[in-house]
Amino acid sequence: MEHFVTTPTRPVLTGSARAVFQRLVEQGPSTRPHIGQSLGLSRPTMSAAIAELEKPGYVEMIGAIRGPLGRSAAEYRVGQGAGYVIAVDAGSTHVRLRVSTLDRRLLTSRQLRFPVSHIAIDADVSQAVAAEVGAVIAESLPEWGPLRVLGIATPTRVVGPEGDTEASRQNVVFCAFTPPKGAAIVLENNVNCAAVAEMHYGAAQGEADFVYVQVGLKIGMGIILGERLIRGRNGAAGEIGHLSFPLAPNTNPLRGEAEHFLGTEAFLARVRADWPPQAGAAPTDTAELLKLAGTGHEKAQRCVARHAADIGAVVASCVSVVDPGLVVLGGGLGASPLLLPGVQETVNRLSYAADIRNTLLGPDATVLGIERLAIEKALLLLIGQSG
Amino acid sequence: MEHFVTTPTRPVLTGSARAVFQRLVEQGPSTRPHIGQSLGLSRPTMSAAIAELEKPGYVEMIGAIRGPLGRSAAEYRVGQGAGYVIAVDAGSTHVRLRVSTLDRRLLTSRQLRFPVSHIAIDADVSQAVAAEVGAVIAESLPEWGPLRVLGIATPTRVVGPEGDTEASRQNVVFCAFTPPKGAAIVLENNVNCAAVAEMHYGAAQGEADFVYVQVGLKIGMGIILGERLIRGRNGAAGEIGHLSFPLAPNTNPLRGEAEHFLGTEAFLARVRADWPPQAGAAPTDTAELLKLAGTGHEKAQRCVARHAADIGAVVASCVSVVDPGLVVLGGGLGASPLLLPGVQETVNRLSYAADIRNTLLGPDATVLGIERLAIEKALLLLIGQSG
DNA sequence: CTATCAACGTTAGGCACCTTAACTAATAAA
DNA sequence: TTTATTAGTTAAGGTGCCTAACGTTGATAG
Repeated sequence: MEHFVTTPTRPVLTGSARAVFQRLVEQGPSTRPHIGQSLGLSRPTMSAAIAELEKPGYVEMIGAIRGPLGRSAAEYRVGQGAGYVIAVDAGSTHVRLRVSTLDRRLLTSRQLRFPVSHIAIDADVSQAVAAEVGAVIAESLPEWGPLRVLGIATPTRVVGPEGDTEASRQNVVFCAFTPPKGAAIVLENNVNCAAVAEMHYGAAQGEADFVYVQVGLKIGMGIILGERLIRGRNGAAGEIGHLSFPLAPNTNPLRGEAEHFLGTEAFLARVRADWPPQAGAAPTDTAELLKLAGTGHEKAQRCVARHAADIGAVVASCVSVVDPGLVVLGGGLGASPLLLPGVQETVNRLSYAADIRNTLLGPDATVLGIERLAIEKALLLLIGQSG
Repeated sequence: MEHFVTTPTRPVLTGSARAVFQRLVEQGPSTRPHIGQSLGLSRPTMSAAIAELEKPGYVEMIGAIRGPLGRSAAEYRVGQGAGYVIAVDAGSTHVRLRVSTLDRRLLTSRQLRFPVSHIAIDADVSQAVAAEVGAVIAESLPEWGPLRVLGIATPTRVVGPEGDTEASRQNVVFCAFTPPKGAAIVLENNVNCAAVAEMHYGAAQGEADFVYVQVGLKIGMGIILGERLIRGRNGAAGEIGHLSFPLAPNTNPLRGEAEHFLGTEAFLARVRADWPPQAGAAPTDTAELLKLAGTGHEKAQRCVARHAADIGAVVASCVSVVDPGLVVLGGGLGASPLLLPGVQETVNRLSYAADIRNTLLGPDATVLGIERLAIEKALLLLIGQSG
């Protein structure tokens, strides 16, 4: 009688097969000799690795590439067996999805914008995510293979299973939504996701150390040091909206004041309060203000400059603490080149030299970042920890 | 005719030998079966590894340990061939040395205190370091083996070879001092060293994420995240003395004011200015002030509490940025338990919950930290990168 | 159409580094 | 002295890579 329960273990890959698979995931399709050369693997080893990966469908040949001379080289890419991931940017104004293979070929994408009149509450967002993810799965094609990971970017703090998940509000996305079985879940803060995306595909490509500062409705920061996302003990690293403010001798700073002062609403309130009647109608949102400033409106320009200096002061504090060397500005206001010079001037005056740049990805940053994290998770699941 | 020049390459160790050696360095002497079990190595592999390590004298047998039953097990430790390191804490008030084997057996130690009347300038420190290191080498015993690494902790910023070494002033220790040939040099900021020491041997033992805040003549911070020291692009991570201050709406913060406000001198000046005549003679240094506060002197207690709150406000900012979860207080003032409650109260009011502790190592923290870093460097040199 | 050449891919053989199995060695207790 | 138990060694085998040699594919020259 057999009493052993064989756990359904994944096929264990050899080291070189892992490396080849990871290479195809991260760099996209390539030929056998090219991969072998760049990984330092001999041709026999490449043969074995490819054979190993083709069996479960992790890779597939997609053609042959001819050089100027000699036999043509076989080209491979990540195959159906590797499956796909769903990346969700679950914001309070919109829900955005990217569905892709592990080597980032876009399978489909979706977007849902909440009507401005309707302020989305947590349950609305959760229901929207449920509906969108459900639709994707319903319309999924067999050739996509299995769903490996569902990644969700949320505007809340995110802590690991050992942390205080209650306090973080990170689980509100699940209040009206049961995640699909069989797929792993990756949850990450939206600003952190944007930082990850800027590192891999955006303004911080190839940089090991930088911070991404989101300037918009709220203010937040994602910290990358040594190419790794810094999350902090409570998932609160970079939550600079919670910085106490003001910080001056013999004052009593208040917790979380920075966000109130630097967020879009307070900023616009100050702009309106200070708007001279002869300067025309006061702008009702930041886009309008930026447009005015861009067309030479002096008062608007002064408002933007003042805000840039305020942002710069806070950013300088962060730069002084972690010395990232590079700051990428994103978010509704941060993406504007108009803000950049003011921030740059203030930071360089108050802190160490730091390069300051605008985002290259704009509103796509978050969904691209959570896609990246989902893919990394899927890779780990497929090739194991020791990759 | 032989034209090949054989570069004097180190003996290449097998993977298991590397692991065994590292184990003996980090955990101290141990028996063969114990090491094998904890590393998951079979007995034949252990035999091979030990044989490999005994040839160059990297390890040596020091005895046999008898269990309650069966044959006794051979005990090994790091041997002469592994050599030794010199760790120097090159401060502006003192120079402190620890000379140790790679498994931290103290071979000798030295200490030099500059007369208080004489403010040590850079050249003095450099000369003192030269003299002390020279003395150690002159008195070194053959059984110590070769000097592998000279580690120096300096109160300056420290950047890598690719950084701006001029601006960092990190090389002033070498202005009157030529380092010994054949040994590698490790240079690190003294506060960072203290942080490393607290992680491995002190108040933050076993913690992967924390910050060490040095409160004394100056204020500085060492950041450990994911068990790794965070240095920053310009080696300026944690240089919170350079935080701009004040930070409040419609003020113009000044660069580096935090240090002026929070350093010992400015603090004492404020204490003296505010000292009521009927309270007795004003304290002339912080030790005196702490003593008064400790014996119940009310005014002194209020001064300490006020300073604790000021320190706490700055620490809260750092905690909000990196969310370390734990803060270790060190340095002349920070080591005092009197400061702790005030800092704790302020931090917890202004930021996320963070555990706050006093240093367990006191003034030894820095030299223990640079010793650790020197040993890590020596280990890398001996077993190669892939350990 | 065939010979030639260059690059691709596979097969054969070997080495490094680990394992398990079985043996010898040492030590306390029966 | 025998037995049980733990320590260490020897022998044999497996995995994962390599190099060397050989077969395959495709362009080009005669």
